[in-house]
Amino acid sequence: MAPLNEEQLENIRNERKIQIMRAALKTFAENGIKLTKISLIAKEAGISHGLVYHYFKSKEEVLYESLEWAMELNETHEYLNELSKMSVSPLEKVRQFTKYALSSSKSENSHIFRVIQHLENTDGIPSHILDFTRNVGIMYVEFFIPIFIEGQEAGEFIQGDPEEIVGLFLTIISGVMADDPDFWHENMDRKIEIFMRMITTR
Amino acid sequence: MAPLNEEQLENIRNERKIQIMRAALKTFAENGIKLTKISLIAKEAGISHGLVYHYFKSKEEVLYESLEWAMELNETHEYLNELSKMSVSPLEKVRQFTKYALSSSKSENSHIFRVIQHLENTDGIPSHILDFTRNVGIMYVEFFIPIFIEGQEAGEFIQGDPEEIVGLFLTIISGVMADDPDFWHENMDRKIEIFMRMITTR
Amino acid sequence: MAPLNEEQLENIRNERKIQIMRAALKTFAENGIKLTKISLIAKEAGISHGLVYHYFKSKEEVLYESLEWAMELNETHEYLNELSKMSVSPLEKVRQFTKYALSSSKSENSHIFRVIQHLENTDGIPSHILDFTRNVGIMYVEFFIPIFIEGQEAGEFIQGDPEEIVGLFLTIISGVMADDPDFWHENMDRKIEIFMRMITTR
Amino acid sequence: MAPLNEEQLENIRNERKIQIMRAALKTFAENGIKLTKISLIAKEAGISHGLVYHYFKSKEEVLYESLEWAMELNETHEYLNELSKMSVSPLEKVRQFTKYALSSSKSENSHIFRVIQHLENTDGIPSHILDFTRNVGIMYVEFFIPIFIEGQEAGEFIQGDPEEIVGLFLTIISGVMADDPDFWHENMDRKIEIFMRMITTR
DNA sequence: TATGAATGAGGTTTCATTCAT
DNA sequence: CATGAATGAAACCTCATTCAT
Repeated sequence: MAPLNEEQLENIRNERKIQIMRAALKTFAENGIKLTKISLIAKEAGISHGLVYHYFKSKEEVLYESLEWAMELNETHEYLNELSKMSVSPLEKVRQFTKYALSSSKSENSHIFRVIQHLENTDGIPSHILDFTRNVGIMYVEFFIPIFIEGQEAGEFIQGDPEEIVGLFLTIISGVMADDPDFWHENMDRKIEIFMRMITTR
Repeated sequence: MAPLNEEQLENIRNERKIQIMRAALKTFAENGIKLTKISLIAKEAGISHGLVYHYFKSKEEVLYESLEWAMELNETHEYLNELSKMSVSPLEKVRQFTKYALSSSKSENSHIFRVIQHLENTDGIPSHILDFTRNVGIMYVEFFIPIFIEGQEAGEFIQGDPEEIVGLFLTIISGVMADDPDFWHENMDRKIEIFMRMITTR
Repeated sequence: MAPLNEEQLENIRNERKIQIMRAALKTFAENGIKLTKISLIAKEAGISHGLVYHYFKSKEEVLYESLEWAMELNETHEYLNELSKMSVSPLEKVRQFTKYALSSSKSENSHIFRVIQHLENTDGIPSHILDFTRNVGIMYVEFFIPIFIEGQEAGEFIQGDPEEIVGLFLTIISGVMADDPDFWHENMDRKIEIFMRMITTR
Repeated sequence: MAPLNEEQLENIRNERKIQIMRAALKTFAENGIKLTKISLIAKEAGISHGLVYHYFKSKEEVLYESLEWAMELNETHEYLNELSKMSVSPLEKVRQFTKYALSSSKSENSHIFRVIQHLENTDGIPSHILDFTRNVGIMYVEFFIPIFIEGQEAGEFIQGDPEEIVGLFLTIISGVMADDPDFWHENMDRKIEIFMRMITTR
């Protein structure tokens, strides 16, 4: 029988890699970097541990590629894009984002945030990975700074160094996302309203 | 030399246990449950790793006894006691507590919080321990509820279900404590002021 | 297209086997038995690793069949044949052979010697293979004995039991071949002259 | 009961390390670097594999320290020392050394030479180890150069670049040592006499 | 016939736990 | 009570071998 053609192989390969990366992100998010065993990732992906090494050189590479992949496809990017185009007030934009972040905090989408959170508390992570994730954080900060400035000018947000305020706000959100995700599902709107008071005037 | 009497031996034994538990809490707090090695605890305590097993049956038992011990003597209790007796406004009490919590987040005192945080993200913790730690949380909530009610009556705090608001506030604090402790040391007062806006009226 | 007939298929099959065996010998020679990975042989042969298992049952079988094949067609046989027919002195014959052996020690031709060398230092090789390779050694000894006797009669070679002297000479040559092959390329003629002094009269 | 005192511990530690290094050298010599499994070393030393890691950080460190240790205590050093002080002819010195080298080729003493031989044919050996072993080789060459020069002046040895001749001689000896050690035990004196002819005049 | 995806045994290394002293 | 030597289970990773296509 003829071997599979290049396209079919490419499909299998991609599917498998994604299958593994999805499982990896989930497992890294739940267990932290060091505690995630390759065997767990493999079990989560429904494959043998050996196959993980067919597609990735090492656990480290699984982590790194999974992060890259998740960043690329992370809906949050799209979401930020849409958000920046919406014709609503800066206040509303931030409120929407907060809701989005906290409501997704149990979904696949949030795994990457939790993994990044873990990364920062873990020793011995290669610097190229740390650089990568730090850039992600910086990207968020830079996305929100103009929105905050606009909000300050409109009198919606408190005064002060926008970078500092945005940093504080995102730090707290990410700290909270890593925490118990169920907490936020009950009465979410009310909770978010309280949360937002930190940065809103009025 | 006369042999030590029963009581003296018991004292020495207790001293040692405390020495180990103190070291254990610190190490568990910094590294998480699974990543904490007995040898690290022993080194932190300045003893041999073998000795740990004279006083505790297993790593798990070190963890549980350390938690129990820390809860019993946690200064935070004392601090809460003092706080409740202070003749300052509810707002000021909460501000003080917030500052205390965040500024201690690198001190011995905060270890227990971080360990509890770790516990909740770790599988296979026996339920009696989890119950135990959950009670800690409930205790805090119950401590602050009357203070919040008082503050609401004085018009200092926002209106709403006090239990819910206190829960939200403490959840965010604990999420934030598990995060990078250094973040809070810079400009702490300003950051706390922003943080407090969540619950204060204007 | 008409299907290939039985003979053509057999030819293709043989071509492939030879292609694999040639690659295997080289790889075994360079890396030793246990350290040679099937994937390396496959890469050297320019095929997929899976295909190796169509032609051979196991890595072991690749080794054995490769050895047998190489022995059958080893150019050295031809070379020895030519050598025996040359009308030069025994001394010159041995010198030529020595040069041939050492200069080929990086060529395909020498792979089999190096593999045999490896075999002798490897545990768990089935005895029929070991017998087989030992016979190779004996064959060489027997080839050279008459030449040495002739040389001794001509006063070119030192006196003594020819079998012992030939054994010694070949042992040293084979020990030396397994060593760094580059060493011999520099100043080869001078080195060989020194080497030959062992057995020549002055 | 009181713990062992420092001296007793030191004794145990040293004994164990030596026990492991002795086993390691033997195993490395017999199987090569890559093929030597820690479990084999442990079995040869009669201990558990875990204990090897109590005394050495890694397989690599076992190798390196074993080599260092073997070099330090290698009788060959002493032997060379004695040799240099003997009042015999250079020819006799070299003959003695040859005999010593070949007769020890199955003893513990020779393991180090075989290990070094393996090292040179193995990829991925850290350069500090290679440097170390190369220095060993250079040391031997430098030891023998003056003896050869003296021998040349006395007309005992063949003329030519002493460094080259010594290099050739030692290369052949080491190649031969790595080979079948039993071969040399029979009729050793006669074989050595033939071997020596390479470099002697007369 | 040919490919490479998939598996799992086996090797290295770490570390909780036991135990002789 | 105290030490650290010793063990072995379990994690990472490699690679011979099988198998669907």
